[in-house]
Amino acid sequence: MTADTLPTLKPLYQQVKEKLLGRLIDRTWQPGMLLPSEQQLANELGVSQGTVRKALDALTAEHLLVRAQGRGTFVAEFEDAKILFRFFRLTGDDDNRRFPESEFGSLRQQKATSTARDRLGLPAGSAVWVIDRTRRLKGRPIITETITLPVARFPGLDALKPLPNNVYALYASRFALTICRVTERLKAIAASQDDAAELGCAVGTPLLHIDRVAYSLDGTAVEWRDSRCLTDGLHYLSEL
Amino acid sequence: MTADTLPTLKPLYQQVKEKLLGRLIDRTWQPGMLLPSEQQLANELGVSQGTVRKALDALTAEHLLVRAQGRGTFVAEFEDAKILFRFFRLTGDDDNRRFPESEFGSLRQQKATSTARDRLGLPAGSAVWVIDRTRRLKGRPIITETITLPVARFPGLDALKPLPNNVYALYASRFALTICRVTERLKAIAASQDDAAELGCAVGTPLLHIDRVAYSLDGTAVEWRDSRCLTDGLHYLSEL
DNA sequence: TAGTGGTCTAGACCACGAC
DNA sequence: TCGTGGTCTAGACCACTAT
Repeated sequence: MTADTLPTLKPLYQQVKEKLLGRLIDRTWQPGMLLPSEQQLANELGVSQGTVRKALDALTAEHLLVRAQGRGTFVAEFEDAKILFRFFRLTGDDDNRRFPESEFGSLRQQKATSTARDRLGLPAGSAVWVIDRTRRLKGRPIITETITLPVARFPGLDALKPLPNNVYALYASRFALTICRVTERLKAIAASQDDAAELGCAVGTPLLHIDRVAYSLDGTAVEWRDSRCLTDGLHYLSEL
Repeated sequence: MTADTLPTLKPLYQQVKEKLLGRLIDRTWQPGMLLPSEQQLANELGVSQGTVRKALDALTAEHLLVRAQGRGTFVAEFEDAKILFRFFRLTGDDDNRRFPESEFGSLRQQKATSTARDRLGLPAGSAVWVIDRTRRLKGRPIITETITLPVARFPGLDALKPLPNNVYALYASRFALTICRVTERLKAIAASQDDAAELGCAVGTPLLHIDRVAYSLDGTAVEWRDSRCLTDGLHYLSEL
């Protein structure tokens, strides 16, 4: 008695998952909100509770939802320290994980460079915001970074100066952008004169160079970040 | 009618998972082998097929098993290029992923240094194998690395000289050790005189330093590896 | 006590691979 | 054709949270 069309398409639970993901993308369900119960969703979508559960479990595994027995299922938020550290891999050599304070440097608008267009998938002539800032641990500068954002996705960003330490929470709260995936390319480079001035080290000091692209829920690149880090007393932790 | 003791312990599917994991650890089921069908396992363990399935799915998610519709469930092997690249994160800047050839350098036995004991969780006075080798891409040296292994876990390793390129496959086939997890700590360092000689670069050249510990199925540290990499034209790819 | 997610079961049917 | 894993359902019971 199924109403399927001719070919068997995707599994039902995947269709359900995509439907629920759509409600996260279009902000029908916003961060922190309580979702309807499994049974309610099952009735609404005309599938069994087990199928809804499989979709919810998949979204939970991707850190987009948080489930709590006895309370319900919630849209994940970007506030918790644990979630922050998912995308921040620098750790003290004593394995104490500390989040460095940011010192806001500058924010300007300009035409995207060819590299920026490549990283963000932008057409020629696109405008971007460029943010420079330095991050310190116990007062000592350890990271100098340049963040590039498409103006089209971040209208009026300059009105929010100075930018807060946790920019991903800002993206979520002011621009309806949830960062769900990040790729980082790491190299060892020698400090340039600018790097050396920012970090208070000698020109030529080895720095860890992190070229990061962050993607939003809809799969598009949203932020390009170029970080240069001093790694004495620190390391980048990668778990495979 | 359950035979449970007083307190409710772990969920059934976790108990099943651990029981199956035990058969992987004690090599009752060896890499490449076909497991009994879900229904057979369910009957044998006295649980439902769904519970067995949940345990098998969990082990599959950890890359310990491979499932194939219509054929069955198999113990994962360490041969496929895809699996190799799971633990090898260096990539060309053109995003072409190539596996560098190894040039065997030396193998010697010695007392573990304090660092080696820390990384491998060994008691004072333990003996270790120390392997030095250089790895090349298109003939050009790009990595110089030192591998430290507990002699107790690798008896008679010196009889296998020269060691092959893919040592993890060797660990599995000759020493019944399956590497299932790896943690890497990355830093930028300046090339020492030794590094410079091995890599054909200038002293002080920035190198990516990778301090890696590899863990076997039973959760113990099995290999410590210290790699120093030239990263011009290459990068370390981290996906979060 | 009521409602939620978490676990476990039993069985039906589908898609795929080997024979 | 048969056996496998993959999907989907329906329902029971448990554990936790809030009230």
